[in-house]
Amino acid sequence: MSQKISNIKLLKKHGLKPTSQRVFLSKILFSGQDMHFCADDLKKLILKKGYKMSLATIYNNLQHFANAGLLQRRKVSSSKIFFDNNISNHYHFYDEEKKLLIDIPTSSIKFSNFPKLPENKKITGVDLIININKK
Amino acid sequence: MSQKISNIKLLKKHGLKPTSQRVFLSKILFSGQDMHFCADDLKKLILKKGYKMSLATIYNNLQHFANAGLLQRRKVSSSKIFFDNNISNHYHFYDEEKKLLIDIPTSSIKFSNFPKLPENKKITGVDLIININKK
DNA sequence: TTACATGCAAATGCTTTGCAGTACT
DNA sequence: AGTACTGCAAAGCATTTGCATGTAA
Repeated sequence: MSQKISNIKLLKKHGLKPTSQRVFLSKILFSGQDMHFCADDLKKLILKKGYKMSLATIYNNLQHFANAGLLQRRKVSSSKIFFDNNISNHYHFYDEEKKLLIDIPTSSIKFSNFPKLPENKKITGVDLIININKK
Repeated sequence: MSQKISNIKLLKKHGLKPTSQRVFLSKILFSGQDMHFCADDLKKLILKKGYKMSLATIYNNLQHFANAGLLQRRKVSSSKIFFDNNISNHYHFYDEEKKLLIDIPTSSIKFSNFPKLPENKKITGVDLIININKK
């Protein structure tokens, strides 16, 4: 089965119409290795691959992918939203100097005494960011 | 010693010229109880107290206070920056529905296996946000 | 006096939206 | 055919900046 067909299946499975732009994005995002990126990074990567896509389409599709559970949003600085194609539970260093996220393996962090939630609330996500900078 | 004088001292101690706006902000921020707020919340609070201050001045001074270590910036998955006048080490729930931060006592969270840092880096802060929403 | 702070408006940067044209099922 | 997606430009929102005026030491 070709990569392209499996990406189309992936999109359909998540209720997303497999347009050519989405299939192209899928190839970048869901076939390779873990990556952290913002919309602009992705735009540059797309251009480098000789493709072009409107920024609005990139933003719209990143939101669709994230809502479908194919990407995670990561909030680090005030301005940009980072996306993460590793959707498993894990945490991050944020390198303030280079402005990039670095994965921390889940096994490297353990919580004890996890706090009691307020009434009638459920956890929708746990963001742990360890901010680092040069010594 | 009046509250006002001690606020002036506090500002001077942190290298901030005690202008009337800063003294007024200090009275709100450093004399009361713990609060989480964004620039706009603060603007509304100031108006409610019968004072007026330009948004730019509010933003500029929040940055000055944060840089001086008098406030902490908290990043959550909204477009706004939240500030926290509790600068001690502690973590937060973020109520996505009400869009507000709730303190978690430090004692309620413990890390084990804290991860090894990359070479030549130091920790500048640890942000742990547990996002919650209604069941 | 001299450097810094304020206030306004304009600029910025990231993200979203409206809408006409286009493509998928 | 009909619904949904794309692309562009314009709008939106939080935040920052430039600059003339005002204020503290």
